[in-house]
Amino acid sequence: MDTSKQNTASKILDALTSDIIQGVFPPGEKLQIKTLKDRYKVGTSPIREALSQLIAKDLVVSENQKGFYVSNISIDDLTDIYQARSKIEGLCLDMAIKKGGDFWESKIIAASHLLAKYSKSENIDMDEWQNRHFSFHEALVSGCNSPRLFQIRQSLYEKSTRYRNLWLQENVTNYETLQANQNEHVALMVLVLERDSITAQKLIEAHIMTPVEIIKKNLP
Amino acid sequence: MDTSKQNTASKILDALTSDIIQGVFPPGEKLQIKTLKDRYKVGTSPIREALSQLIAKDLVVSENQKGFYVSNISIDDLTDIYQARSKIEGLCLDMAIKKGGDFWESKIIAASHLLAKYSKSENIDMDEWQNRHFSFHEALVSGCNSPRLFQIRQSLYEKSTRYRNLWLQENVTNYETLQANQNEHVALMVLVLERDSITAQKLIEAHIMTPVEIIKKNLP
DNA sequence: TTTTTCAATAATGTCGACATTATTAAATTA
DNA sequence: TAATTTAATAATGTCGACATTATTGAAAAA
Repeated sequence: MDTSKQNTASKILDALTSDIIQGVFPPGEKLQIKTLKDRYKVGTSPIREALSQLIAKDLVVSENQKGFYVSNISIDDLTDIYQARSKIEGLCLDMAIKKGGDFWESKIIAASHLLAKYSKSENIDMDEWQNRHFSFHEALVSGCNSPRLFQIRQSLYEKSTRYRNLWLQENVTNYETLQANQNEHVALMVLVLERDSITAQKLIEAHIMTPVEIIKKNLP
Repeated sequence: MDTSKQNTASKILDALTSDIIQGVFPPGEKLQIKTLKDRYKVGTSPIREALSQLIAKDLVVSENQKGFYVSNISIDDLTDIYQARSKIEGLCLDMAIKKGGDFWESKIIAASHLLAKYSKSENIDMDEWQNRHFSFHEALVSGCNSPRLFQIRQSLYEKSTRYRNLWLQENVTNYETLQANQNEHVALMVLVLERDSITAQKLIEAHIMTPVEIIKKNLP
């Protein structure tokens, strides 16, 4: 996206979203208007507009006349988000298996190859692995063909990001975990190409729930 | 909710949401800042904050330096929203059937009674019928126990409102349609209480998709 | 007449000032 | 000392002014 065509409010939204997800502003932290104005060097309006949208994204909460705060994280919230994610992903996958054509299959095979190759390499860069991992899962559900469900999926993925960072480190550095994870990806691809919707759905739901236990241990 | 404790932006958000859903501002209409300021008698900031949140709700779209517009409606969008709704509702119902207890069962029976009684009455007020209908469906899924999925369900329901109004009139005035609709409600309750998750899920998905064809005919 | 240019107009988006409300700290009372 | 009231401080939320950008329409050129 060309940021030069964005207005200030949109740029601030992106910056704030990133800063919250990356933990620059940790959960529960007060987001003081003045502080944000100084940090991003802009006026009141764009800040408040961005915060308004972050409320809709559940990354920020506010109370009248008491200001804005970064949403809290909790084990309950973690579980709920991942549960919802796994169910939605299962739904999208089921629809994709029923609707997807040749082009969809080829996208999966291509993405799977990129992920498998990188997962076997010596020094794994977390960002690069995450990109390929993301692309693989996107390829799987890309045949689903429902803008709204995709949007919901995307939104839940974003919401899980603050938690996911607690898992990624372990998954990428621990050989056993990564290998088990990778085996599931291969199994998923096979099931999907065989159009075994029911088993694939079960597997992907379990696959997405896997990080939950690991994250729970690492939560403050 | 006590509106006196809301700030101006929140009040404007509620008013605008309602005005868009009720068709005061029809799909595609330009939402000029000045016009809105005059209409609601407030300054620029609350208007823009409300519009920001409406963008996140998909009720408004905007382009930089070109202003805000009410989102368009279309047959594709209608179908997608209802499809997503039916799948999510099925998901919630499935989870509710697996998790729900005695209290949940009793809520369903109570809500079903209220709806059945009113559906048989002579002069049906659309708002009242809609309230009871809404409560019944909410009771069905209330055992689901996932805040996020509920939020998604709620959000999709809101998004479908602009379309639903095109169906309600017909459903409430046409005896045949209402009767068929009511039969499905009873069947749903029976299946749910029997904990027949698979059949119940299929039925509720079909039940939610029913209005789509009727709405299609009435769409401009 | 049609197209292009350019000025006039209107709308958006941003800012800082101000009024309102909450929070803090000091002073008073029990 | 502890609790309560009151004053001082700080933050939020709203407004209208202003700069920037888009749109419109008239004038000039093809």
